[in-house]
Amino acid sequence: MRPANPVLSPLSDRRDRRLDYRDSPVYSGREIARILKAKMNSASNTSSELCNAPKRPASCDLCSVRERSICADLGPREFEQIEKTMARRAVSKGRALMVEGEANDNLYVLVQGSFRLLKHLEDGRRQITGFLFPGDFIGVRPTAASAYSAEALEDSRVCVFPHNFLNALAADCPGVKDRLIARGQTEYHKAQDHIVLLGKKTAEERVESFLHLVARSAGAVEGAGETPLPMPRQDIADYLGLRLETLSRTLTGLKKKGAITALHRHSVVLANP
Amino acid sequence: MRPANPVLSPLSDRRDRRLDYRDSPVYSGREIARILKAKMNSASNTSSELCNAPKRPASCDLCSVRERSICADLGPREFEQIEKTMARRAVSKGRALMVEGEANDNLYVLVQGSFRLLKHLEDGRRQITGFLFPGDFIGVRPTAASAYSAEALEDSRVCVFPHNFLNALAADCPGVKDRLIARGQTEYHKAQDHIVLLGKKTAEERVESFLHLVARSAGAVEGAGETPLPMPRQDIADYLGLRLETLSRTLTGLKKKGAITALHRHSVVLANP
DNA sequence: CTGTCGATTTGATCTAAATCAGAACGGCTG
DNA sequence: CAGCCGTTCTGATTTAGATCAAATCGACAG
Repeated sequence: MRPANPVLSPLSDRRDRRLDYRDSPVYSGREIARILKAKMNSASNTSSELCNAPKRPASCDLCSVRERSICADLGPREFEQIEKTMARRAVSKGRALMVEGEANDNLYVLVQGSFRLLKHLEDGRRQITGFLFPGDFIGVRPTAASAYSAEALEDSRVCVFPHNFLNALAADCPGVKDRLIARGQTEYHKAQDHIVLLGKKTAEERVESFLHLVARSAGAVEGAGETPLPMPRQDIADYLGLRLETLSRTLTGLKKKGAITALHRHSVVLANP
Repeated sequence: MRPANPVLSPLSDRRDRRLDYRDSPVYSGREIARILKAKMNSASNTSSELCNAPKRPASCDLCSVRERSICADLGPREFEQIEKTMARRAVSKGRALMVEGEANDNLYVLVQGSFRLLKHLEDGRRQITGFLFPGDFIGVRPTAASAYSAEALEDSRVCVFPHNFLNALAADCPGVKDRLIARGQTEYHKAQDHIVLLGKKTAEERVESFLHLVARSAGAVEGAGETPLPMPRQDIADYLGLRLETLSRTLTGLKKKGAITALHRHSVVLANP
């Protein structure tokens, strides 16, 4: 069942992933914090530095995830502060917002798109520990060495909140911290469900649980019965603790059984959603 | 690998577990909160009601887990409040402090002993999602339906903090909430390590990881190289996603290999701790 | 000290999923 | 639209761990 001689991921794989992050302008928490600070000091400034800064939306009023975010708890005064200092950032497919072992000082709220969370074993085996969809948080706590990486599955957008800013905000608005506690618990509960899945369920049960989970998390946005699958099969397999081939076989099995109505590379239609 | 026809736990099992909790004076969060409230109102009162209330230690000064608990963040004034209203509670072996699906309004801090956290699938399969040792928290958030159960592995002692009391405290002392956030993250990270263990490790790797985890969590207290194993083998197997027989074989295998120096029912000595 | 009963270990066999190998698909480029 | 390459699917075989069965161990009552 488990590999006797675990296969190392080819070196090229690891180097590529690394480059992907190193060359990217995306992962720059400290940078963002610095720019935001400058922004806070000199209100509506348009220096060249700010031109390179992440775009700030004219208003959060239309934000699709506002009521699921920390923003939901803020009074009008705090919200004004947020609107002035908050920044949106685009993260293109494959880029990392957070890398295992590196520092992170920001809270990100996923506004659009999706991410995978993953951890590596020393020998290169990788485990996906979760998928994120709009409304989910990344980096609930500042840390000197993140326990996992967060990588975009598709071109995505996040809101950036430096933690020192959130701390200042929390003084006036205690609801912010309650929301962070609550979110932490939600993540913990999801992780526990994942543990039950990996510890006790059969391959078929795992795949069905996964599909329904995605349908609930991501499908809520979609109208029709079609559930998006932004991640490749290998990621699903690494989430479910299965081999690619087993996942594929199980998916076709479910289709034959009728539990899956339609199966495409980046979407499924479930019979009983 | 997974059971084709998952074995149902015999009805008696489930009823017994149930009774264990129903008949017990232990699980009574609301009760405790009510008594504590009365206590807060009429300072040093010795009514018959209070005689049945959990014992309050003369002082927390000697508490072995004080610096790991929420108490660590409190100023002298807040700490005085805590000392007046806080309660210790004994939980005897096998009793539940929290039951999957039931409400919980208290934060418990484990002072002495150990607990298992577990979740059930509808058909009776159970998964242990974690073990708790002195200094660990139970019930970081109040909830109407707990996601898991917490059961004592041996006669244990906890401190009880009703959440409404903690909220009041947090107004003066913001560190309390930070500590809850931090603790939530710690639990989440442990859960992620558990996910990697279940998703990617072989039986032998799982057992070794588990033993070292316990050595770090519980063994810190112990002097010698002997690591306590307060839980039965079945619980370890249910934590590791293995069958009892596989766990047993793997343990004897590790002993033959020399990774385990001595193996008893309720303790091990590791070769390289 | 002996009998009992649950917990643990050991042995023999089976199987779900892993592994190895290759074919089919789909998106993209020239 | 032909060719290429990475992704996904299918088939054949192997194996780690599950399952079934039975022997020890060890704590405790009498």
